[in-house]
Amino acid sequence: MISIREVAKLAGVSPSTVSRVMNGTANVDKEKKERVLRVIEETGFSPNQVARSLFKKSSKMIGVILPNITNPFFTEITRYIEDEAYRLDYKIIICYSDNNYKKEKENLRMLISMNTDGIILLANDGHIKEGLGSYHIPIVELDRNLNSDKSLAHISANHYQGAVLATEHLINCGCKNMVNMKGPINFSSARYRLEGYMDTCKKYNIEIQTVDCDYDYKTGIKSTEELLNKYPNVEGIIASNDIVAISAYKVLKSMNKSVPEDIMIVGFDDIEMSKIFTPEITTIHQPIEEIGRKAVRNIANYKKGEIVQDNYILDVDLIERETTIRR
Amino acid sequence: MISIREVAKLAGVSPSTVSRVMNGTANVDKEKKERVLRVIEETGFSPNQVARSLFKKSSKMIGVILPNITNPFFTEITRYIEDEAYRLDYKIIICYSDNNYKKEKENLRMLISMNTDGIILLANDGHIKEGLGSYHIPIVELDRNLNSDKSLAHISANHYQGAVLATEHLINCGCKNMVNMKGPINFSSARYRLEGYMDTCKKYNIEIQTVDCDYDYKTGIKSTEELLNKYPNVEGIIASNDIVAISAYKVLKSMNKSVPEDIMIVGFDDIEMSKIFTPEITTIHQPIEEIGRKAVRNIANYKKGEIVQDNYILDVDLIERETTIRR
DNA sequence: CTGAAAGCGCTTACAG
DNA sequence: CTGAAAGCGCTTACAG
Repeated sequence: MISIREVAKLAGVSPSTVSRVMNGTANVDKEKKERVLRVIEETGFSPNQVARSLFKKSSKMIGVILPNITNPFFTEITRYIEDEAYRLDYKIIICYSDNNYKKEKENLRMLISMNTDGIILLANDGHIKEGLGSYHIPIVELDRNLNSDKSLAHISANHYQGAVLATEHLINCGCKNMVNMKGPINFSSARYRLEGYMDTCKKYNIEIQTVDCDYDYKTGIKSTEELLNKYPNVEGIIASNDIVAISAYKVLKSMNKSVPEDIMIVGFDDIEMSKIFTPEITTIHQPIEEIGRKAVRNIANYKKGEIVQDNYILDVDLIERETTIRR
Repeated sequence: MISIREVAKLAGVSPSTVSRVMNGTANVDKEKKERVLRVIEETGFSPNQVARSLFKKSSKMIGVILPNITNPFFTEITRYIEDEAYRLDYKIIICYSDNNYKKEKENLRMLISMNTDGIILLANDGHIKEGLGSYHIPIVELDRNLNSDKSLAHISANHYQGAVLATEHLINCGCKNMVNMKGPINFSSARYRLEGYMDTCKKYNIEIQTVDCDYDYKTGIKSTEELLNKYPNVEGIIASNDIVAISAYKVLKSMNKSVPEDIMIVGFDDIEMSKIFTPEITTIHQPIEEIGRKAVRNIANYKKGEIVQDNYILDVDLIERETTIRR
């Protein structure tokens, strides 16, 4: 690989001058500038980012730590993170933690030693919080709130409000007997949603009925079966997310229950699949695009020296589709 | 951030010794070694990967260039790429090209200047091929074949065979009137599938009927509508992939056509959604996991100095589910 | 406007 | 076994 030194030699200038031409950091004699530009063009020279990064202590990379890649919600967020990063001239480097605290920490460490300019972290619970303080790198918590005052910002949808909307919607659809499929209680998103559900039940004097679940398809199947056993007269299901809503539908269909006629289902997230699926899933829309873009912009703005807001709770909406019906 | 020099000072040794302890590159006096280890433990020191990478000319990172993140096929491959990379102690850095040649080239250049140890490339057509030669970094072409002799290896499923299986399956199901939804002809995967379809039609003396399509949901909807206009008596549809199969189903359903009774559909890829969808999609299974893992292993093995095979065409299988029926 | 020098934080011959 | 030195390829004060 050709280096700046060779470009300098070919153009008859010093490496400093080549650097200045590339980065526009100082005025350079017009003729020399053109010579340098020509040599760069001819040789296809591309400056070594590693060397640059070592000096600048900035790599123009943003690290993203995701629980897993199986959940489309994360994939969709990642898409917007990448897009915004690209626009702001950052690369992203993605790690998966498998919801595993040790791997989370390992990834965090690795990303820091890579001089990333910031880290977008979707972590599970408080464990990792303690470690955060020792790093002076901007960390944005996404979706799941660690309540760490060491991080730059926290961005998530209003999970509580979403659960309230979902519950009230089922009430408006005439459901009396409803069951909430809980997400893992060590995820803040799940905790807030549960609260929203319970508060709404209390407000409307409806019995609180729950079943433990997770955010994936397989668990969704198992939990739905359990749910039907435990609450055979259920009229409405609040699924922990869209994937689980889909698994609930599958189980109901295999038992010849009609959706929404016999039993209604509300999902959460509004992933793309929820409107592609048949029937289309009624769900709570999270502003996925905004969450992803904001995370990147927050880091970029911070790097530019701007003061950034540190807590965003974004509004969600109810999207009525085919798994519920007002009557 | 603490550096190796400070660790050395605290442990009362030279930076060289600290380096040797960390990397196990030479024997170190037992007592000194313990002192160093203790200091590392206490300070939480983590060596700067950028500096390391600058010297070693290896970053322990593998670049992945994907056309987009919307297509679950790519997401699922990425999942296995990441997993295998993690096992072999590599990080992955993901870029999206939006099927855009300029962005592909830009990403390629960037990844190279980051000292990545290898690049996994899903590129569209031959444009980028020419550029490949000037880099002495292992590049593995995935899924889409560029026919470049400059790349380390090419790995893909047997698209031709897949199309043959799909076509013969529809024939076995009693379809006479079938239509093939073509993928973009500048993707090698689409070309091979078209060939397989056409050869099979010729072999069984069936009329070749096609309609242009792409690999995404929206185009799938449009193409299906066009298809039904052009071939109103169609009995079987070979969709360009599973997502398009799903859109075809949506269109048929909205027109009150029954699947598989009135019209059958075969997809391609066997993404996870194809068995979650209702009805479950009959499709051609690509060995997604094997493709992803092999790509990473190829690069890792090459880095270890092993000779790697340069061309893998992996077998595919027909997975019969609910969108076709033998009668 | 421009070049020589120093340094970013590591690693590895080299010499002892 | 171990330290001092040189170097990976850049960038930026510094001096002119």
